[in-house]
Amino acid sequence: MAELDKFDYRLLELLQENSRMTGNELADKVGLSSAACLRRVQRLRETGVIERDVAVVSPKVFGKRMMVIVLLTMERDRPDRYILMREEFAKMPEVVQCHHVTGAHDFVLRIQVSDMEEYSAFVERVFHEPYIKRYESLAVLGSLK
Amino acid sequence: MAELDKFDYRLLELLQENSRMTGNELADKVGLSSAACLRRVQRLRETGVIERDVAVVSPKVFGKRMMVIVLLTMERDRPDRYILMREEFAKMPEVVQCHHVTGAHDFVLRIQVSDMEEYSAFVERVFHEPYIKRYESLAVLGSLK
DNA sequence: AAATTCGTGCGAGATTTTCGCAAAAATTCT
DNA sequence: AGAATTTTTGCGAAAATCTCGCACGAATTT
Repeated sequence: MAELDKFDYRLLELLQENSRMTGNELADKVGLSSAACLRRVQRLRETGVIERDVAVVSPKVFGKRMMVIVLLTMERDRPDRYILMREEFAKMPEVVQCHHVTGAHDFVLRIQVSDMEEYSAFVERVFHEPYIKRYESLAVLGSLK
Repeated sequence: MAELDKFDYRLLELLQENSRMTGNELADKVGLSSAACLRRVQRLRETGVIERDVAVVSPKVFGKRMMVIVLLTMERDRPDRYILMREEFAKMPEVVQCHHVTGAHDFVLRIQVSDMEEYSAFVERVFHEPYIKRYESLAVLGSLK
């Protein structure tokens, strides 16, 4: 993708907030015609600046009321496990997010479950492995953004 | 919202993956008519099951190449600071996500910046406050989901 | 078993997006 | 600088998509 100008940035800003905005709505806020806005958005999608569009589903209504952040530390002698780990996490529906990090821990996971029972089962199943040295669970009380 | 049936769950699953799917595409995958799908989706939005729709913008192209997770510990004697804190975090563009948690730390932040310099400036500006006891920065090497 | 409620498919009408075109604006070349 | 080229714009028509009223069928209530 070439360069993004101020119009593109404004469009991205708006669509990050609400991706269902119509061409006319965008036109109003951006100061271009509807067609011009939509053409630009189309291009942003094609070139991968906009990777995808997703619906944000309320965790509550979805029955997943509990969110936990886990700091994971692996045994230092099994670096091969990292890639396998990531792939497995990607498949687990409980794992909403997974970051591989530097520092005192190796992974930061965001876990979404229905209740404590489900979380216990998850921990039992996933974290009680020989190559996992230690994990720290932080229950989320509230979130922004 | 009353109860969600298997059609609703399937629709949510699909729209979480790609919220730009058309009525016909949904109809194919779900096994209802286009109109029925769109009516259901409309209802899911109205009742708040679908909270919002957002465009996912590539952090790379957006120039924010660096992601850091911060574990924040506040001084125990300033519980009033928590609400203020959250409100301030909500306004900062660098703060992509903010969770208030229990355990050894109080907040888990996900920070998105261009480079180390910008991160340093952010840390300096935000974390060097008397009511912040300690912070731990985890640079993100890679992420899933 | 009739009445009510609820969700469906169909199809018309409304809205939104896409696309071709000519003109304007920006960029490159001489 | 000024001509030539490329890019992007706005307009408007055509295509695609969504919304909504309607009649019907299934499930639930009375």
